Amino acid sequence: MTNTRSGKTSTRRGMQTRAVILKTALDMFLDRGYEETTMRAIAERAGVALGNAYYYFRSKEHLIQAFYLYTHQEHLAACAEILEKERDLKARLLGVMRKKIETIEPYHRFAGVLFRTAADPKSPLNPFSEESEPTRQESIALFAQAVEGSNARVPRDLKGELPYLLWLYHMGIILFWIHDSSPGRARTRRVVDRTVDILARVIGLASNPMMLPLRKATLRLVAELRESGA
Amino acid sequence: MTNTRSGKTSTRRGMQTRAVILKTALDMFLDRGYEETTMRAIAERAGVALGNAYYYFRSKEHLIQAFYLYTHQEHLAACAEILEKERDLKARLLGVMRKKIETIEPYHRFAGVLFRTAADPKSPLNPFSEESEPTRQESIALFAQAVEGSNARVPRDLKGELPYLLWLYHMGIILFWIHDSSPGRARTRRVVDRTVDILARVIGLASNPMMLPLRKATLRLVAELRESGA
DNA sequence: GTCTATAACCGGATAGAC
DNA sequence: GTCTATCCGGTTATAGAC
Repeated sequence: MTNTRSGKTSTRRGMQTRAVILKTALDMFLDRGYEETTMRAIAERAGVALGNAYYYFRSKEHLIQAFYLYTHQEHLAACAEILEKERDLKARLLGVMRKKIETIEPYHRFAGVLFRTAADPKSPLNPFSEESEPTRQESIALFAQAVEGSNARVPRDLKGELPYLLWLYHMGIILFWIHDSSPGRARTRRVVDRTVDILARVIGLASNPMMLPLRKATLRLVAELRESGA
Repeated sequence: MTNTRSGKTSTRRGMQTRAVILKTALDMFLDRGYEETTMRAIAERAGVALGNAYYYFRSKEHLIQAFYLYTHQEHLAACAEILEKERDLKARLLGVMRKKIETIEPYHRFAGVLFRTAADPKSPLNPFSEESEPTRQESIALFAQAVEGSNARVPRDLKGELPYLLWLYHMGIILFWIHDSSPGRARTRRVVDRTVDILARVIGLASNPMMLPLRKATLRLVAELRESGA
């Protein structure tokens, strides 16, 4: 989802104005928080009229959408090295997850707002929405890469669904992170360490023939989840 | 948390007025939705001044708090029969979960708002908050009852944590339900059926000595989760 | 302590002229 | 594409009555 604008913005000047508004908004959000930053203040500091800000961004929340994309790109870059060097699945997952929470840490103070919008099924910003599809797919692709590039033995049927499952798992971690007020988000880090450990164990067990019914049941569930688009 | 009022309301007449405002508000929310119902309209229809509504309810959101308690009580009552008759753990869980989604179904149209506020870590309405502790404990107790009254063999160490884990699971289902726009919430029902099946299998496997390390790892995680109050 | 009435504030969102 | 003026509704303030 690279497109958060209301109308068609094709001219060079339009792009420029749009970019200025966005940068100003994100700066101010980081500086003083989301609620405390009014659209009027953003417009004023960006040197445009209030109505013009709304010309480019349908609502205040739409300004957030750019944030998702931004942190995702940062996360991608941060993961590149470990995904290239490390072959052990558990280590790869741990690396990806640690980088994730490091990447988003600076934005923790307005995490609440993020999730408030994310939880609203009517919001186009929610991670399950159609409008979020492209970003979601990119994010799932990252987990696919983490699985593919590893030397882990994963049953074929599970392997296909694993990236999606890991993405869901990572959304859960983010939910925890949002509610985590411990210093330096120490608790989230411990939870990541422990859950990745558990995931690695479960994936290891999944090949066991004894687990076949459970694995099949789980895959049926996943099919159901994906089909519903949620 | 039964108390959502701003000041002390001790007189009979005060209680009366409070109740009228609340009932009017919930009626109107159901009838035309949350966003569409203005505080001015609630006050007018309840026959009180706008200021008076704010005298009893600190904010519009506080009117929602009563809703949680209300549906929880309904759910409790709806579960009583099955919990009394049925002894099989899987059947008990399935019963409890099905009743849950039946109970909240009428409110699906403003579920988005509910969870928008509920997801905000700063909101006293969020299910992990200190202010929600009493309701949360009651809800966990229901799952404890479902486990205790069953004839399932559950390892002792897991048995203590299971109610909390099930409560977490049930929150996840509610999150899915919110995003579920399928007719009659058919998808949520299928997901409940499948997940309860999986849960029952996992609980069954948990006694297997082969699972000991995994079980221990999971219990350490749960301890971490609870300690952090989230 | 309970309640009314009225006015005002504030900030997100929109309309419509240029 | 950009502006100004305006709407709208949550929330607050005030002043006073039972």
